[in-house]
Amino acid sequence: MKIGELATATNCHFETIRYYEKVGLLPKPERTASGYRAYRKGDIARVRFITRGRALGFSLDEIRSLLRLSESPDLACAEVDTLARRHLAEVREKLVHLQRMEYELVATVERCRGGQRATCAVLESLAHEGRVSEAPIPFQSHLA
Amino acid sequence: MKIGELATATNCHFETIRYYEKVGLLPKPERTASGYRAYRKGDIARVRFITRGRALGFSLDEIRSLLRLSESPDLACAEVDTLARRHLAEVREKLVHLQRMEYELVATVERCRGGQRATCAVLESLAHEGRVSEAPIPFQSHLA
DNA sequence: CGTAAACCCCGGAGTCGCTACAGGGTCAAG
DNA sequence: CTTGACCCTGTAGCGACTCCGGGGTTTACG
Repeated sequence: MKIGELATATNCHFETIRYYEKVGLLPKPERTASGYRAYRKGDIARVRFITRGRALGFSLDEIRSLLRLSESPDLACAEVDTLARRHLAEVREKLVHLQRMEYELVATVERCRGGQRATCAVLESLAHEGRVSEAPIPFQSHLA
Repeated sequence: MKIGELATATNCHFETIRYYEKVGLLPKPERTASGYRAYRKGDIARVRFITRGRALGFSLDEIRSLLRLSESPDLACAEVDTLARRHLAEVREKLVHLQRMEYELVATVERCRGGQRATCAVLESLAHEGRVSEAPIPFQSHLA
């Protein structure tokens, strides 16, 4: 299996697969005589493991740990559980923050519903109002 | 006012202020004889405008637009409104996605509550289950 | 057999919004 | 006179990709 096939099989961009190899999430595959990467079936599962982890919001570092744990013979379920719960807590924090942002945005935008007026409610709010929130600011995902 | 004072007045890291200047969100201030940045009172408002915009999740590009609009004499309220509503829609998309992530994580972690078992529910889920989500993956903020 | 399209290789740069650092200059207090 | 707090510039790093340039290979078709 060449990289393109693996990419379509896993629905993961082929450059992302190369990236995962570079950062050590995927083992370096065999090469054909002409230097092409030659993957085997098992690699599909590994890539899927990673993409599912990403879809659940785990960082690549966390996924690295999960992969290691998943390969450990003495199945360290407790560690996996801890990792997943910690991650869940982070997700919930972000949820709270986003909800607050949504609330504030709605409040601001609603005040504009009347149409034209001398001073724009949104700009007003940005310019003059008290602190909106002390919470951390999330990145804008270029994937969003 | 020197940069440190502006930083404390706005609760914005002084390196961030320099960054905002570099990317053109803040005008280049006057300089003292020794080359120190000399800000005036109005700059406090501008930095606050930016930090409030960030707290509401606007990108720096969006804030650039908002700043321009806020300075336009013919107060383009409609454009501001459009921008804010589009942003609100994005925030809501992210909310939905995060909620889905939370749901899936809870479902996975809950299955582990029983304690040790031969196969870990979390790893199982990553390894074998159907697609988790096709939604975009948000960055992990280093601020979070 | 020739050639064009589709695939693959590599390394490096760009994205966003900062933050941190190295290596220096300036200024006020003790 | 020295210490420390502040300021300057420019550059590199973060995370997780994505894209690009400049090539080599393989496959399908005429």
